[in-house]
Amino acid sequence: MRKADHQPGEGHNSGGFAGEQLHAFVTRIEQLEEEKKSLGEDIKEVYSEAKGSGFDTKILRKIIVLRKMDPGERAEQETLIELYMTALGQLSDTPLGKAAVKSAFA
Amino acid sequence: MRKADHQPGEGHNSGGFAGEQLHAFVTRIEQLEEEKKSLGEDIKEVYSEAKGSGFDTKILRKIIVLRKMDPGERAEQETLIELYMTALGQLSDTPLGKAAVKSAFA
Amino acid sequence: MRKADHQPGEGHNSGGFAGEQLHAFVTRIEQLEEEKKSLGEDIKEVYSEAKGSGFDTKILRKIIVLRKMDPGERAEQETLIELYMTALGQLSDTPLGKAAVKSAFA
Amino acid sequence: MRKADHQPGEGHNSGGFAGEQLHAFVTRIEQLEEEKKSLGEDIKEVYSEAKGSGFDTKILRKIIVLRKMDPGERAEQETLIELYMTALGQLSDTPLGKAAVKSAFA
DNA sequence: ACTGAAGGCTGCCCGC
DNA sequence: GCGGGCAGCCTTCAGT
Repeated sequence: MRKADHQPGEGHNSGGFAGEQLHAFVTRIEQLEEEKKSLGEDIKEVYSEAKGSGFDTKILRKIIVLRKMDPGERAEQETLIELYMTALGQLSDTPLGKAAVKSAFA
Repeated sequence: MRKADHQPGEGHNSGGFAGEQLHAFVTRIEQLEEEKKSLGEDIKEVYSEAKGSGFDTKILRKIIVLRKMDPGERAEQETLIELYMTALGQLSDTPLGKAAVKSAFA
Repeated sequence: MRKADHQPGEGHNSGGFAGEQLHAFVTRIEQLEEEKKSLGEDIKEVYSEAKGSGFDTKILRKIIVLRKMDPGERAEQETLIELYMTALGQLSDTPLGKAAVKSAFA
Repeated sequence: MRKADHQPGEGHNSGGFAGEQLHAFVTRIEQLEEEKKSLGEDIKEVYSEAKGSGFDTKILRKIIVLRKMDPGERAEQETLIELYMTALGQLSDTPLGKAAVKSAFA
């Protein structure tokens, strides 16, 4: 099948097959977005509930963030180290190079 | 049971109950956030698919936004844009846009 | 392997010279980035000022975007939007927008 | 002087004073954006120059990032610690509470 | 030309 | 109701 046959920019039967496809995509997206929004509301609700149980939602949010971040942060540390190594590797092969690196970072 | 006994902000000698509650809330939230994230990825996927079918995702996104917008709200925005444009002495694009569309379908 | 030539790409056994060069480049870049950032803040400030004068910054931003856009490019976008909207069976907003503008000036 | 006299939403002499103000804002913004863009190009140019001198621009970019981040990262560490303290402070007043906290983070 | 990543910007949610 | 803080989106840029 030739690609041009159903390309929106080239097909000429507007409202035809491309229209059906488009509608399907739009519908799916809107459906998914609605579900996503709904989940967002559920989350809000849980926070609200937690608040009703006496928890400070602000702290709660921080806990969520922390639990999410900690592993990533460790990875980032490693990345940083690796980056340093790589950057230094460019210049640090000789004593003079080392000095140059040192001054570059001063 | 008195509420104060296990309220984080107030009670104190309560035992691990607050911890259990907290853990439950955290778990529920994390679960919901994960689902939400997953939906976000699904949406991206649909856009990608649409792109593969020859649709312009940028336009597609605009379509979604337009359909989502309250008509009155949208009219108001456009009015303001036209107003500002007029104040700047640049007559709005709309007539040209219309003409372009018209010619596209002629 | 000879890595002793510490010039990153070609190597010239020059000593700390690469370091000096590197430092110069880094400095220039950082300087430029700082200025750039500063300009970004200035821009924000102008928007803020405009807001203080009663302008709707959201609209203002759109105005800037519109003025920046190549007219042809812009017409094309609008055409596509209309096209997609038509394919979806929803006639575009443009006529309504126009009517709204008209009444605003009547 | 009443503020309403020159509010875009209420003033009615389009093309009048509000128009002048608007034009001034737009002009300033566009000017600043242009300068900003120009700086962006300068930066690119420096990278290009560095590349011509044999430096690996990828590494160079990393160096810039690192120099920018290191201080911030320290600050972030402190923020994290502080967050933990705060979160723990909510529950850690008693031995049992400590246990609860522990399980919450497990 | 497309994909993936980084930074900037926008909209949303909160507290004041 | 407003402004600040934060998450998500969009845009830009290097790499393939």
